[in-house]
Amino acid sequence: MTAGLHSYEYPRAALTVDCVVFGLDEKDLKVLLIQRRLTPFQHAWALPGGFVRVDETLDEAARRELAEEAGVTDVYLEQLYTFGELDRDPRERVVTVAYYALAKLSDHRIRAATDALGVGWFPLEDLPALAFDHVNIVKVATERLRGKVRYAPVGFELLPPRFSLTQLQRLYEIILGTELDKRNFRKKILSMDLLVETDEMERGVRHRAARLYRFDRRRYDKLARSGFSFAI
Amino acid sequence: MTAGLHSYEYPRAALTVDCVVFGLDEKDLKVLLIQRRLTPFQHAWALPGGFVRVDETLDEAARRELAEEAGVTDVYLEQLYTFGELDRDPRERVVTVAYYALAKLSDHRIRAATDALGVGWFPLEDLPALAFDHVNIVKVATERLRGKVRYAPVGFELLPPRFSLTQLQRLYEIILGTELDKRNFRKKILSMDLLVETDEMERGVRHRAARLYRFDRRRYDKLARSGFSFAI
DNA sequence: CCAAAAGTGTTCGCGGTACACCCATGC
DNA sequence: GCATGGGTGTACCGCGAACACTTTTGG
Repeated sequence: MTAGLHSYEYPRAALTVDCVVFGLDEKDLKVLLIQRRLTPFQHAWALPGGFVRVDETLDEAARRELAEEAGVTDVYLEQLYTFGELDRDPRERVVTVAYYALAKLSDHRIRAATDALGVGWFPLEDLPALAFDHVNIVKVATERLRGKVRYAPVGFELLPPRFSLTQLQRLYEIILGTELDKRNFRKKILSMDLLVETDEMERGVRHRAARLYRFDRRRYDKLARSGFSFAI
Repeated sequence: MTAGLHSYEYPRAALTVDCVVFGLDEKDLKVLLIQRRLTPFQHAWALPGGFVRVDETLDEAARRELAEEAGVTDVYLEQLYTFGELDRDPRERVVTVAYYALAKLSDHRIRAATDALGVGWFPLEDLPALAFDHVNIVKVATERLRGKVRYAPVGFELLPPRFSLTQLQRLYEIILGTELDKRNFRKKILSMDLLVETDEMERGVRHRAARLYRFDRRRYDKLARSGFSFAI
């Protein structure tokens, strides 16, 4: 390490952010990884992330790294947990503030941006070896997502703006790892009065086309303020 | 700031921990505060906390500060959120990892330790002006506690090891800010099979003495592993 | 004996769950 | 016309909510 220009009375940990970006396709939940070009863990897959600059907030750092390293913008982003084990980084003491994000794989900009070499989507159940303590971060993020999706309307962040009820049901089945009853699911979700029927239909399927719905955030906000709480 | 011995290539934020310690008495939920002896915010009340040393984990730093500044040990402690706004500290960039803790006010060691001048318990609803962004941290901690207490058996951390059902009910009423029905509450909590009746009775009250119960953590762990989930 | 809180059961309604068939469409 | 998933209703059961009186104890 080179002697630098910035000196402090006591030694300081380096501060980074790392992001677990989830995406959903027809079959499973995926996580966005980047391939490291530098040591340590050169060529290993890792979560997108990097050092927090002294003039940006943590959220800003997370969004900046997502954009710079993976071309991901406009996603749902939430702070997850801060990991401060002593030996998480072999070089020196590094504390990382982890975030998780929900991206719409249907968003063509994201698809395009993450088609780069060294950026990839991996099924959660079949991840490559990860650098640092990133497996652990992914594990914590997954638990959080599973909890959150049941009690808050965040699942929609993984779907296109207009989606069928079957897509939504599959989302819950994939994330929660359980099967749900079609009739009961539809009854419940529609009775919450958060979805509005559009006049669009699914296209390009070789069976009866499903009606598409959209999530009405204004309605949700209003209901939430008057004590309603979302639950699947 | 003196020029120090520790130099880095890029400027680094300072890293601190801050703890919101909750305690419960007969009437309300209290928060432990300490009075600052140094600038900035000299003499103002603040959350116990301080700088994270480069050779200790975040949890260790939180427990060390609790012990050093407030004499608080052996409490339930959980990481809350990391606050990284640019101007939270007027001196320089400081990122703080906030924790919340649940202390038994019935624990005489804690009572004794926090009887010191410059350490005090304040009702959550009537806090003095706080240093830095500590009001905000307390607000986030309170929301978390309210959420957590409903879905996890953490309320017991605020009560003495043996407690009456009425004490437990009051705990929920105070934290959640709602009234609960006595018969329904008792039915529900006892049906979970997490409390065991002791042969002790409440003492020194001028009415019929209540039976004391204790929380059986082993039983809870066993149930939790087989899919049971606590809920009030 | 009086004040104060402990302790105890039942009824009702809603919401969750289980369950099977016809319909529309593309090929 | 057939394969594929879309879309729909009902009956039952269990749990949460509402609700009032008797018992015990100390002073």
